[in-house]
Amino acid sequence: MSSSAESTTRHRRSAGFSGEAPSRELPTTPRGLRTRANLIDAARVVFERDGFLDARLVDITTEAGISAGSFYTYFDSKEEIFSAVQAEVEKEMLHPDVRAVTGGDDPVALIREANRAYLESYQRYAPFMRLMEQVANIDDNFRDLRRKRGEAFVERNAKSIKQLQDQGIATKDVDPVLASFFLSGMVARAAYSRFVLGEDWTIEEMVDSLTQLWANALKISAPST
Amino acid sequence: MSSSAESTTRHRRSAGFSGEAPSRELPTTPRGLRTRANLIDAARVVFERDGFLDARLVDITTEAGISAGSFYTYFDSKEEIFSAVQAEVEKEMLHPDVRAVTGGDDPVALIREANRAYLESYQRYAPFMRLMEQVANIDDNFRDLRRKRGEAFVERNAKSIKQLQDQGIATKDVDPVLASFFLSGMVARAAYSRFVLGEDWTIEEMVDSLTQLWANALKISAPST
Amino acid sequence: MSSSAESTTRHRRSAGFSGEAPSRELPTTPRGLRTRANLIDAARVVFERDGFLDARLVDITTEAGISAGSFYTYFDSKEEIFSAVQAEVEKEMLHPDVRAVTGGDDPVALIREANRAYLESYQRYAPFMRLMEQVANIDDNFRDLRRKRGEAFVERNAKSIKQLQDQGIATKDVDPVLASFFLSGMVARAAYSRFVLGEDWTIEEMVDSLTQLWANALKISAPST
Amino acid sequence: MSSSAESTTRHRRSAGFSGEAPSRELPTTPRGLRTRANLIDAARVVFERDGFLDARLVDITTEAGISAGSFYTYFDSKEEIFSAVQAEVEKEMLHPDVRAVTGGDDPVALIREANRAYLESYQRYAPFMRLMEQVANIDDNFRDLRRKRGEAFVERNAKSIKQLQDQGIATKDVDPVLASFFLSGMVARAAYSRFVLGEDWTIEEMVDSLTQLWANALKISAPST
DNA sequence: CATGAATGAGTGTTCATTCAT
DNA sequence: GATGAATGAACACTCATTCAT
Repeated sequence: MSSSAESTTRHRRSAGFSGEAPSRELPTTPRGLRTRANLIDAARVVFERDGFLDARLVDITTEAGISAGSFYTYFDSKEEIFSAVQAEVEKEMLHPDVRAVTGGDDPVALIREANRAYLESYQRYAPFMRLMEQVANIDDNFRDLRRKRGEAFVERNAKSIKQLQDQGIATKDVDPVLASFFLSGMVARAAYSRFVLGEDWTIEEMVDSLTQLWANALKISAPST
Repeated sequence: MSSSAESTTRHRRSAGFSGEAPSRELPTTPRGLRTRANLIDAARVVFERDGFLDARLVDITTEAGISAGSFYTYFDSKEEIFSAVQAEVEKEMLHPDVRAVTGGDDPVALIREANRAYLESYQRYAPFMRLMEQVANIDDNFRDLRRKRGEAFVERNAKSIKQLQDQGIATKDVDPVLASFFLSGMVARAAYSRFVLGEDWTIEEMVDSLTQLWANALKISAPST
Repeated sequence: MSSSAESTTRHRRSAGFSGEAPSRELPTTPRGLRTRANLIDAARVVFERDGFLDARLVDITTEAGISAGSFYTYFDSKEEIFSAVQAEVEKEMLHPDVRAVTGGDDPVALIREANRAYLESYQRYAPFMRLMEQVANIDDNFRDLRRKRGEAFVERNAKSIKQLQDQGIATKDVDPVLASFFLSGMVARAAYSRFVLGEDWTIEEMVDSLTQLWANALKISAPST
Repeated sequence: MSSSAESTTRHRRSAGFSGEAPSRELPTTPRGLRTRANLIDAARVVFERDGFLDARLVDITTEAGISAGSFYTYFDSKEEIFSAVQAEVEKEMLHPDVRAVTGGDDPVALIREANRAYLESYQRYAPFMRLMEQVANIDDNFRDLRRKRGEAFVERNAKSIKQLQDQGIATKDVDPVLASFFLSGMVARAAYSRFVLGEDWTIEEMVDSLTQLWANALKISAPST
């Protein structure tokens, strides 16, 4: 991210983050695929290092070891490759270690594990998360995209909360959807504060506190016998 | 904020947000003071409309009804006038309605009022808040500035929580500082989601839910006899 | 003089160094005269410190303790006040210590004293001389002005040489005018090298060498009995 | 050089003349090399015509037949291309006619040839020399660079003088290094006066006078049998 | 006369994007 | 396909000079 003391100029002339379509078929040759992959890796490095705005396409192509002009063989704009980076990282974030959250049926333990998993993931992807935060506040379309994605997560949590309520484990005095949204937001913001803003908490104390607050907020008790 | 489909150019060449200093004495003549004030008002309009990055100095001076060159009679850079705008808005945000939060000694009522006040203020200043969010994610120095300011708020809340704990009204199973931080963050993020991202909740349901969650999280009960 | 690492912009919009005329009558009131004098002093300070190009009128008026606009009550342009500075310094350079060069009738001693006087004067006015050198290489009219002035000096020296030649003291194998020009130039350049470029010679060794070279060049001998 | 009556604006924003480094690799393609060469040629034309300060990059690129932005493909600043011009001209100045100065062992003839060669070269490169003089008085770094280069020349001459002294051909009453410096300076200044300031001497009379003065100054006689 | 705010022409510089080779 | 040179729109910024008060 640019230290504010730097002196830079930023340009933007392209199409922006379009709502959906991959907008371009993948290259056919293995070589092309490899170059495209290199480009994405390079873009991630540069974006995470310089931020979206200060990242120059030239830096990305240089990092990828190709010429400036070749960029357009694979992507149409900075926004488009950013989307590709994002897709790539999100794929990576899900892939391997969605270890089935252990904990059996202790709901607090489940929440704890979910919180820990979230924080650890955030930590691992901190530069990327910071980047996402930046872009979301720069570009409206991207902001919407992100919001839409968040919804899924919130809804899943809402369902869990509803279940706990139905089971008599969680209080019914909160709306499950809003509670999910707000409590998830609390954790997300805590992660942002810790890993982007640099608050100095240990993950352990964060997990403890957040879990406690979350459990209290839902008044989670041992399931009624 | 720019729709991402637009085609714009962004410049940044100046010194960035310096930690503090007003960095330039005020003009002495009434005319100068008036022009400076116009400039700040104009800047606020343009910043809130176009975002920090897309705001051009010439738009600001035009909006203020002065020539481009005159900008530098009052400010050295876009960053500097942004700081002035920020100072101005923050002054405005505090001024009138620091209505002593009513509610007597009912702690939940107090929390409710605080939450409502926060949300209403956020709503009133939504374009500005959105702007702040953007700048904070663009400029490191500014991010730090903002974080420092947040601390005060969190600490105040932490003190209240501690008090409630000492009075036996709130649970002692959470650290008051972390709880304050995380719960404040929850509210802040809810406001952001509502007024910047555009979730469609009524303020009333937000206040209800957030207050309930907050109260639950602290296990606030009627004061012991 | 600007270190080349600085970043500046220079403007020039005025009339330049006009060949002659003082182009403006002096102020009538004592106060006006005083302000004008302050302005000239201030200009000298700023010019010598920053060079002609980097000197800003604002710096000059600030240094003089008056407002920017008042400058034009006294001068029409940067060039004009520069001319005034130049006139002032030249007046000063001549005034007090044109001590009749001692040395009786020993021509070498006379040359030595002239050289020493020149070097000492150059040293005393080194910042100004440096400034003159700069301006002369920037502005054609000024260059001519200066050349014209040099002529007088050269002619005087030429006359002396002619005299020595007529007295049989100096060789007749050199043209007195050219010899005067070239030898004077030699001394002038030596002074420039020493006091502007920073060669590290003592004045004493400079005087010795220059005098010796000068005397040799003219083959000055004891006057023929 | 600008007539002082003109109305111009001068900018300077870049890094200045850095001590040495070529600071940028040459383009690889023939086309690139050609454009770079065009740019240098164009810059020389514009610099020599307008002076360093009044030369605008856009004039240079126009003269070179390329767009303004392309300048930065090859150079970072006006200073940098100036250095390239300088290097180019200096290369050119040395190339063809380093004719071994004829004259056999007559030291005066040698000096005469050296003087003539210097003057003729100065004449051929008069616009460039004028330019050099201007830049040297504007930019400190460049001034130093130039001084350093002069040293080599002076030292070579000093060695010759020392030799003549050792052979009993030149007087020992002058320090060879200072004599070299001062006499070289005399010639250089004469050239400047003639070709930049416009004194109207023929080269022939200059050579005659300068050589005579130089020889006299060193009291050069026929080598002691 | 003094003040100091206002003016505005003028140019360097960036970099996403295009295109001839 | 790849290359890398060329393009050109876009803005910040300076400061001599003017002028209303």
